[in-house]
Amino acid sequence: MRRSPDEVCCPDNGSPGWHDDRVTVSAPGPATSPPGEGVSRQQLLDLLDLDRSSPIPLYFQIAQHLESAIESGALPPGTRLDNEVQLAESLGLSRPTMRQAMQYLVDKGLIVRRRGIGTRVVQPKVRRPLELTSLYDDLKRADQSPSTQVRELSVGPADPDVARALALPDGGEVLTLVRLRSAADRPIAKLTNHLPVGLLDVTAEDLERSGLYQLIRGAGIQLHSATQVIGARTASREEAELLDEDPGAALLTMERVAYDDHGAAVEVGRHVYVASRYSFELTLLTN
Amino acid sequence: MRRSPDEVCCPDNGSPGWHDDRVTVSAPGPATSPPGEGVSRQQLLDLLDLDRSSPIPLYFQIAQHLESAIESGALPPGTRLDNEVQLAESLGLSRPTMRQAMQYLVDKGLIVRRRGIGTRVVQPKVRRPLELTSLYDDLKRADQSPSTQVRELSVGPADPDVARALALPDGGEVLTLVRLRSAADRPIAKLTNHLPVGLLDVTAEDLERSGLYQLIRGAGIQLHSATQVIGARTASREEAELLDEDPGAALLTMERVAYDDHGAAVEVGRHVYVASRYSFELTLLTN
DNA sequence: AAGTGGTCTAGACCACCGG
DNA sequence: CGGTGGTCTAGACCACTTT
Repeated sequence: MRRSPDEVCCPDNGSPGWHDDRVTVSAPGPATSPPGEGVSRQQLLDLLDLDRSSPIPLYFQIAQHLESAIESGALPPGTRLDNEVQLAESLGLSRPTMRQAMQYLVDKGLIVRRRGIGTRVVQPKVRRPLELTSLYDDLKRADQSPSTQVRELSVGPADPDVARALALPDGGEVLTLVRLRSAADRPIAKLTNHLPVGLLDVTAEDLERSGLYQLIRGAGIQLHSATQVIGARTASREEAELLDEDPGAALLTMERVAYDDHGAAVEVGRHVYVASRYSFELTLLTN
Repeated sequence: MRRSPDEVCCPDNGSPGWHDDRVTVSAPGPATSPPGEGVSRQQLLDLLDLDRSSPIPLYFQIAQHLESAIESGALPPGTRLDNEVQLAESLGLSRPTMRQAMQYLVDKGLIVRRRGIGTRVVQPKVRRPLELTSLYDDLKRADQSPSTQVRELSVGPADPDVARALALPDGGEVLTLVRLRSAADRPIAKLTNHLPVGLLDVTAEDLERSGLYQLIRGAGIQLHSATQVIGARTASREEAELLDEDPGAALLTMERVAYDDHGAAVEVGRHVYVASRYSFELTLLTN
């Protein structure tokens, strides 16, 4: 989905008389730029090779370029962006399209806009706006060499609680899977999931190779939302043994119900994490 | 900010030949509606008395009306909305404005739109898109009669960790406040916060009457984002005594750093919650 | 083929903020 | 005062889904 970033940016145009660190993405005016040389024009083309024939929307192309420019440090925090009218003109776009791109970045928390002031790149404290957390992806990103052991993969009648959460008749059949997730050769979580039967067709090998959510999306299921409850309790003797901890050790618990676009419950998860080796990190945007 | 909802809606227009439950917000066509009677027209006016002279944007007025109509059950889950062109025309608006209103509701998770299909009210599983959680507000909403006891309110040099989080010089001065939060006459959390000095001027009475975030916003500070880390551990003897639990009981921990629009750290919180009496609930939209 | 939302354009007026 | 983002308009073409 996401294309590899290969753009270079121009973090300083050296406009005389500005003690501000404004960044201009525009090509130089035709009056001062001799034809055939155009270094800045080339920078512009490198930066933003908009493809109007691409199925990727223009505003999204712009937003992605700016996003990777920000994350790569080419647009450091505090950098002031030109106003939308100038940027739109520079890129040969209408103002609403440019605006849509910038709004996308505002929603992602990457830039801040203030009326009468301007647009600035935000301090890089903000990270992931909390996607549907996949422990597997989290660990892989942290390079913790995660591994998964499938301990159960079965079909059977659901618990009353699970049936209710999935809006199934009492005793309806569900696919149950229990996985033990480890990182750096130590167990880190016991993951228990329930799905309505027939929704997903997976093998233990699939589950050991990729995260559950990746498989769900791969099956063409559009996830829409999820509610999570995060709590804590102490480990029972069995849990402690499984997770290589002492009985009474603190465990993080998460119960999650995920819904698709139609509002139908797709998945119930009941997970326990070793608190000494795992914690949830999340970033909120306070809009 | 939010105005009280007083609108009524028309959940069934009874179009013959439709087994679908489409909802029309539009006034009746002038051809079939005798003048002077206009029940549906009155419904429309009740539903959406757009005020073009109001400082509240039109799209926001629409979105709020629809939002309260959804939450009040006047637009039940699964209800199909008319397409944006018709809705815009019915309300005397341009399509982009109508679209902006609907996009707002999509971002809030209240409706789902699909190209070629239409727009439907989402199943009401989704709730708060996780604002900056205020335990105080949470409890008040749940009618748990919360109370706050201020146990410390002092100014002094910051811990190295806190100073780093707030981007202060080592040993810089911070306002430290420690609160014990109870609900239903039992302690539920110990809240420790650190703020740069001079940012906020509060008394113990203020803190026992309202939540910290309310006070911060009241001081004109624009919160932008926050990062939280949620973990768990077992209670020490002192903590157990303070929180009316047994030593070794499971505690939920949260560390939070909040930032303002300029990216400056505004507040650090280090809180512990009694796991047997509190858990975090949050809703994610998977966009 | 008809209906839907997704995208894009080229303007306009306004509220807010700084100097 | 000039510059900024916030809002709004009245069109247009397209991609997608269903009939």
